[in-house]
Amino acid sequence: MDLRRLRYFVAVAEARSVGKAAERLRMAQPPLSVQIRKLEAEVGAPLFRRGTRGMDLTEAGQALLARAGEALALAADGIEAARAVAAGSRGRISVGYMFVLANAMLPRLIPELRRSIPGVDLDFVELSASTRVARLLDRSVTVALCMPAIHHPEIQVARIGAQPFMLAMPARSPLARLGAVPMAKLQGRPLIALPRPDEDPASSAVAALLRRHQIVMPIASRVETVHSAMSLVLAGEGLAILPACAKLGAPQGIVFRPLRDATDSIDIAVCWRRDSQSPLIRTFLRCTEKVVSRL
Amino acid sequence: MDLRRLRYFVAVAEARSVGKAAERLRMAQPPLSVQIRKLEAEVGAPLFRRGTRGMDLTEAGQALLARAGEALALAADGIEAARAVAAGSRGRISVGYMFVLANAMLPRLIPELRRSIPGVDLDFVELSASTRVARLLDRSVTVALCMPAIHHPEIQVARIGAQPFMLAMPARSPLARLGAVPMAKLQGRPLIALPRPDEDPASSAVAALLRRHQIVMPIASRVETVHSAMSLVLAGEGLAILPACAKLGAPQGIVFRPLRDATDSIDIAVCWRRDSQSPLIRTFLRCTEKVVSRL
DNA sequence: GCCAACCCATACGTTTTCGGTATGCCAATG
DNA sequence: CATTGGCATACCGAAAACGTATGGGTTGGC
Repeated sequence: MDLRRLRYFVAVAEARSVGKAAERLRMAQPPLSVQIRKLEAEVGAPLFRRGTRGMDLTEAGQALLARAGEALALAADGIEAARAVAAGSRGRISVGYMFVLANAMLPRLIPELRRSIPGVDLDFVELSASTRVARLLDRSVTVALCMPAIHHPEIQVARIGAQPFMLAMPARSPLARLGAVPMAKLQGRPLIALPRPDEDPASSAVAALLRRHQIVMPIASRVETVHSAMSLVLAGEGLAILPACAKLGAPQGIVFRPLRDATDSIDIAVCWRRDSQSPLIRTFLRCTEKVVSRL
Repeated sequence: MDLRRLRYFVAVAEARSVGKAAERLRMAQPPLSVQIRKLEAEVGAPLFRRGTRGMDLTEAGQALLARAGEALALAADGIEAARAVAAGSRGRISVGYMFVLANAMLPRLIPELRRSIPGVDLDFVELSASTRVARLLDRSVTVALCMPAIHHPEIQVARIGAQPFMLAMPARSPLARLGAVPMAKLQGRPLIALPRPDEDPASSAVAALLRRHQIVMPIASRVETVHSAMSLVLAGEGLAILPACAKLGAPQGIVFRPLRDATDSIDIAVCWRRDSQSPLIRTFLRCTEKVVSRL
């Protein structure tokens, strides 16, 4: 059963004539006649009544025509859909993001994406620091919004911005009276830290900052997420050194202050599989850059 | 865009491997590989990611796969539907009937048909004597239940039974006291006649009956339908000579009596276009014969 | 009533396309 | 480093499709 035969069949049925259909199909009449007879042989029954003034569908032919038209349309639509997906005007993009960035970026990024790629399904999933590489590699997310960037041979990175570190503390803390906190004031104070540097690069950036200023902060707790860190800060367990954008998700009672003398910052990056050829990634990148530039 | 290519594509996508798919398709691996690449060239984008451990659909490939499967199923279903219609296990049969026969036959015929051809849509249309030939010729009805039969070179007839003529009269008529009415008693009485013999053969059968017995009945009215004839009989306008089965549709107050000495009868027939090759006609014929035999 | 026109079917040669076999290339594996 | 597994390429024979030429049946006009 060949799609060409079905196309010919539909043409003949619509033209009610082999000759007319052949003309419209830009082919000679005899081969078309042959193809129709072959289709009838395949079905095992006549599909047309041959009259002296053309051809007319039999009941069996009418039954076939209904389905054949749909099948042709579906096949054509399938090809078209594949082209559209390849061109980036349709499809799905699954965006992984880290929780810290959610409040700062998503409210602006989502409408921007919907405007740029209206035919594309968007899918947002929160990523933990420990699984984001795996989620990219197994393609369960197309791109990841990371802070800091991922380093992996299979993963490509585009830096789209940076965030300075700030000090998070309870509002009632004496340090909160200062406009900016000198690094020296941190000496000896308890620190709420993120996971070990070998698991989370953000942590090692903080460690490097402290080391360079020769500050030692005893680690009061290690927590998984920025969220948890802020809860412990609020409880008075210690201070946290976090990217500035974490402020947007902070609960009441937490204040953020810049660190004087500390120019360190942490990169915001878009990461994706090197072999992912989705054209949507480029568009996604443009959108994130636009959003970050107005942060 | 060829249906074979889509079938190959689906096979490869499901097997996630050209080699495995080729095995299942009972063909060699290289030509299958070629067909896949041709499909990709047609789409203009890769449909698979080639890994060292097989093939994996790209997003564009996934978009195509969804439609391709449906298109294949629809095409196969179309062929199957055409076969079923040709075999008479599916389809539609449009049955024309004359009103006189409706009460006598349809209540038994319809359930019989539904049992015999459960997958077939039934469609019943009442035919007037004047249009039934045209309705058969333009195929707006597949078969017609006629009384009497149609004579036309394009139309085939199967006689399935006959109905004796009976006399219809008001219940209060003196003739109603007789068990059977001798023909002689009709002499000179007013007759409610059906359309002129050149338009309705039933009428000419009645005329022949009267002529043979040398009875003259003045025509009180000519009416189009048996229904109307009985109304006028009830109103006392005259008598009517009708097929026995008309009794079943008669209103209260009309009685039917056999005509003594009159062995005339009128045929009940199934009629259809000679070139109509629907296998349902044969089944329909069997059902009507069964019903008529128990009339 | 014959001839022309119309339309579908058949025949045959040519061309395109498809499938099979042999083989190459690449990566992963031991 | 050799072997294995898997896809891609090259080439050849076979099958299918297309075009041209032609036949046959019916309609409609002169």
